[in-house]
Amino acid sequence: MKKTKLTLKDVAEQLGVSTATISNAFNRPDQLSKAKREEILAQCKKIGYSGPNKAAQILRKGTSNIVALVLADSISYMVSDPVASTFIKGVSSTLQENGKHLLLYAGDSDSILDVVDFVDGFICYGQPRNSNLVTELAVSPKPVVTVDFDIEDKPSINIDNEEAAYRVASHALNEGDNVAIFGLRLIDSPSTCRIYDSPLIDVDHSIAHRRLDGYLRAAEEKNITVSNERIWHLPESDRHFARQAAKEVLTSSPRPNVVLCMSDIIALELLHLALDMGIKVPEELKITGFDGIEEAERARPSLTTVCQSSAGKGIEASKALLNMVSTKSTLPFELRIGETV
Amino acid sequence: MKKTKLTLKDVAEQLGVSTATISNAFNRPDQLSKAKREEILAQCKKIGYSGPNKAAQILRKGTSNIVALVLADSISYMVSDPVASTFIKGVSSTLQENGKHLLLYAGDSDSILDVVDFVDGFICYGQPRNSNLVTELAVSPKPVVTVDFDIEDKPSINIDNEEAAYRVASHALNEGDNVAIFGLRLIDSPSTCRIYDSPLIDVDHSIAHRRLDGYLRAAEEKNITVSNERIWHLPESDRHFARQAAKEVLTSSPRPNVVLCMSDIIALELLHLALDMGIKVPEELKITGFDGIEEAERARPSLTTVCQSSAGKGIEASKALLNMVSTKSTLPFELRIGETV
DNA sequence: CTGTTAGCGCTTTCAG
DNA sequence: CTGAAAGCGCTAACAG
Repeated sequence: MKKTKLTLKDVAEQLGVSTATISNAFNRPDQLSKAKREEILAQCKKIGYSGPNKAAQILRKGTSNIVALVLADSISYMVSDPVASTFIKGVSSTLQENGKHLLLYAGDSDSILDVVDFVDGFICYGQPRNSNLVTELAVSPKPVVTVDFDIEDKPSINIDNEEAAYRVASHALNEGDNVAIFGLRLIDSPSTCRIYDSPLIDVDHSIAHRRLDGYLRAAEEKNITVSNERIWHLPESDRHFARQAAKEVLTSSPRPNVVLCMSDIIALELLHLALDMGIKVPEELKITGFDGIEEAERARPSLTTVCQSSAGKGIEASKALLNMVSTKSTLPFELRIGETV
Repeated sequence: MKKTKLTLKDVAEQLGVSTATISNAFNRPDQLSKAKREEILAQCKKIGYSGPNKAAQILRKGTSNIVALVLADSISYMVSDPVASTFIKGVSSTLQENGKHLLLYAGDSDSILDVVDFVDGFICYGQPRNSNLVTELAVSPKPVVTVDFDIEDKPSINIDNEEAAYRVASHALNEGDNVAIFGLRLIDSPSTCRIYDSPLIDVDHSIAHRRLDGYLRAAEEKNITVSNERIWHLPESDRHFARQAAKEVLTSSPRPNVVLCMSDIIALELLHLALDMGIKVPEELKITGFDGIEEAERARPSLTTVCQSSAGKGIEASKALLNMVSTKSTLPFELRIGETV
């Protein structure tokens, strides 16, 4: 049983060399002979010194190998969302390959100030619920990469949401259709509701509004108008919110024959409720999703949706951060034609 | 634009007080007058000093407010598993409430040595795939709480797996039944297979073997014997592995009329395949699960299973770590009778 | 209530 | 290739 934790200095004394030598043995192999290095490492192992203290290294070097992943919402919510968790997968595998650690950071936290001093950088997935974080990230001295939204001058990973929404809607819509839209975070409300004339939020920046633009452009081309009382706002991509909206839309009269949904989760919930009510899909009701999750493919009828690679986004975001890339990049998407249209 | 990052010392000089005063203003409100404190804080805000550098605090205080959650497997895998992600939810919400940060750590990493110096403690969820981590955690100077497995002398959170398995099996089994078991990590194999006479792993410690004991005790009471060729090993609770096992068991002859599954995910996959094959559940095939995930309740027929609160485990584990509790605790479980038995 | 000071454990010039 | 020494930025005694 060792009395107290060994320090580099102790070890240097015991081995009769200078502290620099020990430090170099661990951190800069080129600074000393291979033989000496190996001997030192062996000695250290024997006496139970496992290398320089990381906390001290963080202070001294100014790097920690820790990357903070800032989520849009609370960790609780994001971790069980299939799209977000696939993104996290992409990030975590890339970070792990590069010897970085992953710190999960909630988007509803007050501030990033309590980690900014020791993390090596931030990946920010979606606009954080607390907009203060955006302000802080914008002026952070540490590298920042955003995903699915932008901060001026910071690198970002996106898809072309307007175009993707346009494409899936174009595929779904025919002249004369009666269209409803299930949107995400379009207005500032914690519950499911139609947007009517509520003030829209983040119109210029949010992906939800880009998608809405795409839907409406497609509709316009088919001479379809979609009034605001046909547009639902859901605060999150969550089955419970979706269920409410689904009930409302399916019991509304006249009932729409197309519902364009901004996520697969909410599209699937609508699909299930419709089937339970005996509504024929796609004959009486066409549904489109967004994201391309596995469950959408397995559903019967399978969902027509926009596939984006969430894992790919995670990988690209991590690489961008690690390589200090500083450009905004747009990833491809793909239409997946299913049976719901 | 500030030239360079302000330090506490700079600030002390600028405000004409000592460094200790600044430090106390941020960390120990009781050490100076309220008025002075507020004034200092206001001044700091004005000149753009947001508080003591965290990296330096970590070194100096020896605490970081970072808790490492060591997962059994790779982060990628765990994050999309509903049971694990519910656990993570419980942990993350509790940590967040207590101002702690969550570092996700993969159970297939080489070592915890690269974080042990700066994290405040470890929560270890399931036996890490790399057993070296267990050894390291066992001698870690930092607090450790284990969940769903034990390390001698360290606090832990568990349920009584043997009893839970016994109870659900007892409910399912009738004399004369032909029983198969879908187990998890029973032997050392990366693929789905029957265990036959392969050497079992971690017989004394793994929850899988505790559950197996419970199943077999229930079977014995009904005069049923379950031979090793009726016991499948799945390397993970994953639908793809389950699908293979399900195919094997449903095409085996004579086909079992009861399958006891060690997780809901694999039970549900079996259920779906059986229904696709036109096998009547529960008339021709009874199925039990384990965990009590939401999807098991929604399935038709709904799954008979053991409910355990994964979120609850996460909360308890976090509390145990934060309060330095040092006892092993056993959480309750509940039988949920569904329609598959 | 305030100021001085000795480190926390390490890395990295810079001379030798 | 090695050793001495100056901090990284802060906190907690301790003395005033």
